[in-house]
Amino acid sequence: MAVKQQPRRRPGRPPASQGERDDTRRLLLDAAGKLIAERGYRGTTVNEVVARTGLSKGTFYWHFRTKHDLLLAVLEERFDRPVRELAELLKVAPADDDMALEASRRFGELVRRERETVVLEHEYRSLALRDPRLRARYRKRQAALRDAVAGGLDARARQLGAPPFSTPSRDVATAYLALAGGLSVERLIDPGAVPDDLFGETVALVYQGLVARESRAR
Amino acid sequence: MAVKQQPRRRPGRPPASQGERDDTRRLLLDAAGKLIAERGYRGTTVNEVVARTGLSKGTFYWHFRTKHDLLLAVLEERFDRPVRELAELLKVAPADDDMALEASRRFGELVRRERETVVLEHEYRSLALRDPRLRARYRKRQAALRDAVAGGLDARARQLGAPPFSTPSRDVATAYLALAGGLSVERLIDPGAVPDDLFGETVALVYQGLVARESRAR
DNA sequence: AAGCTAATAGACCAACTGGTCGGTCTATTA
DNA sequence: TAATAGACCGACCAGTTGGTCTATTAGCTT
Repeated sequence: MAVKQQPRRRPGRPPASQGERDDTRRLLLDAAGKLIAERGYRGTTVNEVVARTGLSKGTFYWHFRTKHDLLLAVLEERFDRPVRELAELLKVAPADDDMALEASRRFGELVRRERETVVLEHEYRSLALRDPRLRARYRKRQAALRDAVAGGLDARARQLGAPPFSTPSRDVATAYLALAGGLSVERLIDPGAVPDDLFGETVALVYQGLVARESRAR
Repeated sequence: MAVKQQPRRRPGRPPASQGERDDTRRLLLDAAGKLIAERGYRGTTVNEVVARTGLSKGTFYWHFRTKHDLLLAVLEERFDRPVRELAELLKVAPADDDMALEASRRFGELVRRERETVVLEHEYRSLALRDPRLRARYRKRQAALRDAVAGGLDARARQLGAPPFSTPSRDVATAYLALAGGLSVERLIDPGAVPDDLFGETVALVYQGLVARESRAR
């Protein structure tokens, strides 16, 4: 028996002023981000999240199916989405000086300043090491980022009239990203040990190394 | 009336000679290392540790005062002690080719092969980011390691008759360590993205960059 | 053989966990 | 204005957690 069509739209309360719903969700999301950065995902309890927002548990489970769902939402909005956007930006104008500068500036800021972001990124890796689905997610995002950076490198090389370097730009990009991740965490643990410009300095050194190697090969 | 003990299995003390006590401790320590790598410190329960060893909870708390104590013991024997030894080794003979090679080999192996070690190291950083005492501990160990590597670099430069580089060797060492840490984790998450020799390759590039910069300055 | 002590077992506990459920309140609309 | 649906509340639940406690015994003294 087919389901009878009921063309009749139910009365009642329509999407209660869209903004309100998003506000509550955002409240929970922000509190969760802060707490997960502070105590880790496992160390964060749903009770604490709602306590910090002043909302109730019922509300929490109205907006998120499970605690894990909340985690996914946090990762999506704090990392996956912004990185997608950044990668898109680099893809559009890889050789544009202003763009490259802008991207590198954003990135450097991320690495240098925002403690919460750095800690959450570290947590993301922790979880990715253990959960296959999160791993796939992280991998995909990282690949996009890496390719974007590599594209920027290639574009830059072409711009300078240089041939592609002997070391694949993708590998160089991988090293850059790993360095950025490593240094940012190290810097939070021991600020005195990691000078502000060490990332930029090292990147420059690698670049000069590439150039030197190239010119010697000729 | 509660059901009194009937399945009271064999409590009491199986042969406990000299080394036996250490054996039990080691058993617990190894199981804990494995589990913490698998599920993280918070995700690891005392019950699981004892279940994996076949021992009992009473035994666990005979050997360790708290769960946190166990963590400290694992970190000490898996990271702090070996790194102290490595640093000592480098301090004794910083310019010795064989030594440097040996140290770099050990290090590369650590980075490249042992999953459990890499994951635990990552976990160490996670905990250091949050707990001040662990942070101090990590910081101290890392400083020793960094200085040792820097010493090796300086010694190498002297050996080649080069002046000290413009970038402080300590900073170069910091970058090397961060790179190693970052790459090793990235490699576990996405093996295909990180070639075997990328660490060595990048280190070489940085070195060539240093040399190139130096010779240009003259 | 009796006593002592180090080492083990595992039942037990209070606190806390993620998640559920019945219910309330309110804006909207037939 | 009465019915409805969306958003929210918080007491409650079953299971888990780190940690405690007492019972038990093998080997060492004496």
